Amino acid sequence: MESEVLEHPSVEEIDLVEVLKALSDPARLRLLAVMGDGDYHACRAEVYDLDLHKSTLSHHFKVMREAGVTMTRVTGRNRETRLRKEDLDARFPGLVDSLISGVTKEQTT
Amino acid sequence: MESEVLEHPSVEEIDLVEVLKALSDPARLRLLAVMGDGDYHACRAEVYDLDLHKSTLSHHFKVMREAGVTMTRVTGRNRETRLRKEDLDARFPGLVDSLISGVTKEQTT
DNA sequence: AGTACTGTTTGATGGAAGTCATACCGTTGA
DNA sequence: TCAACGGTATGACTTCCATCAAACAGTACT
Repeated sequence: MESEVLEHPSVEEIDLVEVLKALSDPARLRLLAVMGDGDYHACRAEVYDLDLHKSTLSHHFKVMREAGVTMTRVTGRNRETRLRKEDLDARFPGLVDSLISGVTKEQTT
Repeated sequence: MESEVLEHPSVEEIDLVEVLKALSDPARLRLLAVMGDGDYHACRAEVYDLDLHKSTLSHHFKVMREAGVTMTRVTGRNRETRLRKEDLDARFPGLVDSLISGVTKEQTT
């Protein structure tokens, strides 16, 4: 089973404004909360407990990926996404951790 | 000289999405960078090295204030704004520090 | 009183963004 | 081969937002 990787910005290209813009949305903040464990997750709405059209969800994943927040790999007809925690930590130390703890506190996942 | 204080959200009312939305803008991230010292700053464009119309700047300050990011007091015909660092730290520990160090790194203030 | 000053409010405008629906594409598996 | 599946791309719609300009409001100072 081959695993292909999509286009992602490099660590240096990750821009703070774009990261914040990507995360300043309830749905995408929810994605962050679930992906906080660093593992890969399927891109289905149930995984994130979101009631959104699949094209809308696809849009959100694209925004997250292009901002450098997430990494998506393609396996067959499935896609899996995980948080780029190490890269974000390298670029903005402490940011992701504080966001995750903040969002989980609010959402009481 | 009297000092009046405007309406601000309480600590509990500070919402993460609103905070991130407030900060996901280059101009307002610039405001954060300057206000990072926690002191009061006049609301003039030169202070922040921003080339924006005064009404635009006023708008940005309003967004920041209503999101709970900043505190503004009125003294005579002047306004001074400072970061609500303690409140933000209490609500989202570590967030402000990581943002400030991130933005100063990018902007090389 | 009147003028200068600081900043807000309102309105207009152009652009960006979230959502959905539909059509489409590559993969899987019967 | 072909239908089902997972997900994307495009288009439409609506709302939101950053910006400026002009008018306004309160304060300070002469």
